[in-house]
Amino acid sequence: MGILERKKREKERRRQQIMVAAKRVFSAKGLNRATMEDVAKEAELSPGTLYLYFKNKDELFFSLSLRVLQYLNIRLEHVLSNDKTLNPEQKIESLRNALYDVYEFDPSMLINMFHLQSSETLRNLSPTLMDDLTDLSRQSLRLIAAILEDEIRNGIFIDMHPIALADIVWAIFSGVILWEESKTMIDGHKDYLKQTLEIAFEIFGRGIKT
Amino acid sequence: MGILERKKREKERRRQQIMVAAKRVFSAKGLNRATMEDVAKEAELSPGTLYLYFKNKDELFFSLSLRVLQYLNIRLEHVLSNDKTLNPEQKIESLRNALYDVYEFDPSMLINMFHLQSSETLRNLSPTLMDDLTDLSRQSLRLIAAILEDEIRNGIFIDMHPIALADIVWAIFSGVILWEESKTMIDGHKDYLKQTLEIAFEIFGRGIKT
Amino acid sequence: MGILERKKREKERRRQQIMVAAKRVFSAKGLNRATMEDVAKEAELSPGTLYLYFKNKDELFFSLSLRVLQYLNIRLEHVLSNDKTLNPEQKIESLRNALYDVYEFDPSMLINMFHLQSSETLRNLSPTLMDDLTDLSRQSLRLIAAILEDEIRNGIFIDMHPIALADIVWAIFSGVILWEESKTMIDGHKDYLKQTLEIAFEIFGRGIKT
Amino acid sequence: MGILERKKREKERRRQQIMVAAKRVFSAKGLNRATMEDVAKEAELSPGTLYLYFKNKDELFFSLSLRVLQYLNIRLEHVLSNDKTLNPEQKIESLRNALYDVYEFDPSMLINMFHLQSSETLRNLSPTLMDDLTDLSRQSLRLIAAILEDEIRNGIFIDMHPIALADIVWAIFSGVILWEESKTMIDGHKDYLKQTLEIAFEIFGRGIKT
DNA sequence: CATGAATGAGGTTTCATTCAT
DNA sequence: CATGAATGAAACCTCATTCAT
Repeated sequence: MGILERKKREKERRRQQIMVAAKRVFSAKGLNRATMEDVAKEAELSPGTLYLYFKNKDELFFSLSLRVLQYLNIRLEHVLSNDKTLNPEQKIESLRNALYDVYEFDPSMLINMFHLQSSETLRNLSPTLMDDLTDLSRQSLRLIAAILEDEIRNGIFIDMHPIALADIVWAIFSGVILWEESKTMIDGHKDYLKQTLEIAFEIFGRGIKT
Repeated sequence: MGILERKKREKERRRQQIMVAAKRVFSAKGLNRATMEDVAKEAELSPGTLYLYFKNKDELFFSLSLRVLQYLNIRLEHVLSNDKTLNPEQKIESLRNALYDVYEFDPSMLINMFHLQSSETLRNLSPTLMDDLTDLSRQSLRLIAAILEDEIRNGIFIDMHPIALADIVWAIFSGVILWEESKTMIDGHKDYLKQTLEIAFEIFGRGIKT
Repeated sequence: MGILERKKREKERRRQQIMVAAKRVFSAKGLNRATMEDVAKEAELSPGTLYLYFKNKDELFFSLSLRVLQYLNIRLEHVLSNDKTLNPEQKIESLRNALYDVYEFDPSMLINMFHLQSSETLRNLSPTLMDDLTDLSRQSLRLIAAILEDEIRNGIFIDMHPIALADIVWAIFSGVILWEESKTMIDGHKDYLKQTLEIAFEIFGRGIKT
Repeated sequence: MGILERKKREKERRRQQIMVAAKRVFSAKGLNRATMEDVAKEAELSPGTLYLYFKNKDELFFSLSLRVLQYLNIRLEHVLSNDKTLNPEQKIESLRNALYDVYEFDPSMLINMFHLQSSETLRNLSPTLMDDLTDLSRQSLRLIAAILEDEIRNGIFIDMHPIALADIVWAIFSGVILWEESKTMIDGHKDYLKQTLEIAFEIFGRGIKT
């Protein structure tokens, strides 16, 4: 019935409300210093309620990473679908814009994704979430590879396996972002990312055979 | 006389002993999950002893980052001093090797340095340590810039301010490393960094005008 | 409505429950030897709960002093309101009874109030509590002074500023109590305070001109 | 031999050196906040050395109280020996001066003596020190009583057992001091003790029959 | 479903005391 | 005798999580 449907949607809406609050709090304080009560207050809910929607703190935290990855993949799919009509330079341009949007979507979460390090942290995650994270990560690599596949095959790029090239793109992207963030913390001035990112892709673009 | 000297050296040795243990523990568990007792056990010391050498947990942690930055700068200085005799390709090669050594020196700390994010964390640090971190970070950028300066001036590289170029080098470097690490966590297999790093520099090398 | 009101009252009741337990524990062991766990056990609560109602140990401790001062002031106000109808001897009598009741209300806290010494201790207190303590202390002096004011003005007492006289009364009072307590500790027998206090006031009463 | 004698004197001198340092530190920080290392630093000795002269922290602390009591008794004995030649008013005056000197000798220790409260604290003291404290306390009472004995016997004072009267004197004295101290802490201005003390004795003096 | 008071395990940190040198 | 590095027990306090309402 529509009634079950509505309940499900209501529940999803509440999940989103919590995640929006969590994003703000985690961005401001980091995973450790932020408490569940902080998140609850930001969401104008009680601590107990958070646990109706997320198994535990880690699960809430990594659900945010999931969201970023989902957004990343949506944007990459969009690039891919417009792909056929573009020349190599336009593809690079298109890819850069997509990645830049992802950064804007949630700058801090991209950094926080690297907290995913220790396997001990992951013991708290439900297998479902764990699998989702793994799948989405792989998919994003595959999508970048697919975008660049034709150029590789046609020898327009330097000779390289598509997945390896996708790694490089992602590495430059995340590297730029992370370096940017860390500098920000030290120097106190932000937001020349765009310029830096463009230079990075300028370099990357040099990989194109002429 | 020698007696004061020896004491100082003894004290420094103990500091190193603790840092070695801390490095192992923090690498394995991350800043949060690792406890001071873990570190103490690893160092075969009592918890209280740690506090004779480090003001608190954060100070111990970031002293490790300091070490990495110090090593980075030593390696970069070395590259710079050999600089004059090398051609552009050799400089890039030399720079890559230096950065690669730094990564091998302490892979996890490079990642953990990005925890430097939230200013709340930094309130626990002594001004001395804080200043050292800031200074060393800046110095590393200046060194990379100096290494590349001649090439820029001579128009061998694409036209770019040395510091901006140094940013890019560092971004690629840290990005590759970080991405590598996060993948590791997900896929469970490590250590093809070398190859990835080489490809990154391959791309970077394309910035050289022919 | 009543629901908010009841919650507030419930919360206040819990605060009182904790303070009653704390009073017992602090009286028996003193501020230092008593641990928060002792207090928690006495209150049949968990340690964490104490911190929902009191910011830290010092704040809990001095909240007890606050209570004594509040009671002191209530009793003094009562003396003052009955004041007009009494002759000088009756006022002294009335004052003595009031102070004696305060002592019985919480003998140990009167002693512990003198721990208020070091300004280092006070750094842990919230400004609110700090201000309350200061205000109540001043008010108690002012009340005693008000009680004796008429007699001073009419030259029945020796010539002295009311506040200075109030100081003396309070000094005798606390002196008797403190001396009593310290002897108790040494000799192991208590409770001849009443007699001693009466003698003190006997002496004090001699200040009355005939 | 003189050699043993000299060693003993040397040892006593070192004890004094530690106590002087301890007095300063305990006065500034109170028994709890002051650490043995603080005392050691003030005495320009190492922590370990303190334990060669004092069994533990409590023993060091209460040795200071002992010193005050010893000084008190010396002064009281002096008053007593000059006693015969004085009239009642002069005795009061003499007593006041003695007590005032004791306060000046070590104001903070008089307050800290009231920490002697909890019997748990005393478990750490050696029986020797414990006995000394008890004896000296009693002796000081007996001395005050002796000073006033003649007047009592001759009916010059109000009719009262000498020891009870001594209690009162001591109570007023310590009360004035303690009250003074606590006000000091709150208001931040000290040193009108002398005036207050004089007024207290003025009142006390009224106990004298004319 | 939502609450939020209560829990209590566990973390960081302190510091009196010891003991090898 | 003197040292002072090391100890480790124990304190304070936090906060993820639960559960009765």
